[in-house]
Amino acid sequence: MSLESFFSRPAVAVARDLIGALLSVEKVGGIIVETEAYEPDDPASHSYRGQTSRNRAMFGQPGRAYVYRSYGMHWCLNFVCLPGSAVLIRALEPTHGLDRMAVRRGTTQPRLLCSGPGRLTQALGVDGSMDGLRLDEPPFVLTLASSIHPVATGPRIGITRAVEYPWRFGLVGSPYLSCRFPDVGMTA
DNA sequence: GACTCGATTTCCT
DNA sequence: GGAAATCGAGTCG
Repeated sequence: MSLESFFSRPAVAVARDLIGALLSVEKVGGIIVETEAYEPDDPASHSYRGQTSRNRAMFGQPGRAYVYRSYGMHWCLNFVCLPGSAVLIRALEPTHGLDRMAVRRGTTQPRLLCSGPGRLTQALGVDGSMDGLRLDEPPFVLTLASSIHPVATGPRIGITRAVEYPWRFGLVGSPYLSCRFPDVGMTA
């Protein structure tokens, strides 16, 4: 399956299927263990009120990066799906370039390298210059999971609207999640 | 133009 | 558990 067709689906489906995929930026990265979906008709989504200069990439081609600044200090990395929808990458299990991550993050504790959207972008060196770039070309390498993983679902983190949508997905049992999932909503 | 507030992290008490 | 740090897009006037 091409990346374009993989991402030409609703963000909720893509977010679930991304769990277990390998993501790296300039050879630094790991296994995706936590994602969140944002849809066009979703009050918590940047695309909810239509296209703007910031969220322009969300309305572009599927399979591209959408990178934006959060709280004036962090970058957040998303993968664009159907127009106006995207998947926020919230946590990785670090597998490649741990030394470079440690320098960027200022810690060697594996759990603190990529567990959280802001930590992950800092560890991988993702910034606004990568907004709109293809995920199947340098500096990105994305290898989709070859097998099905047990995935937990739950409410998204850190938002104020549509808090009830269970659009957060995580690899069951991973110690690298940004925070625990409720014990409900778990599926195989 | 000015103001508000966030898809967060860290450090302090 | 709580607040600071930090800034630009979005909103309103």
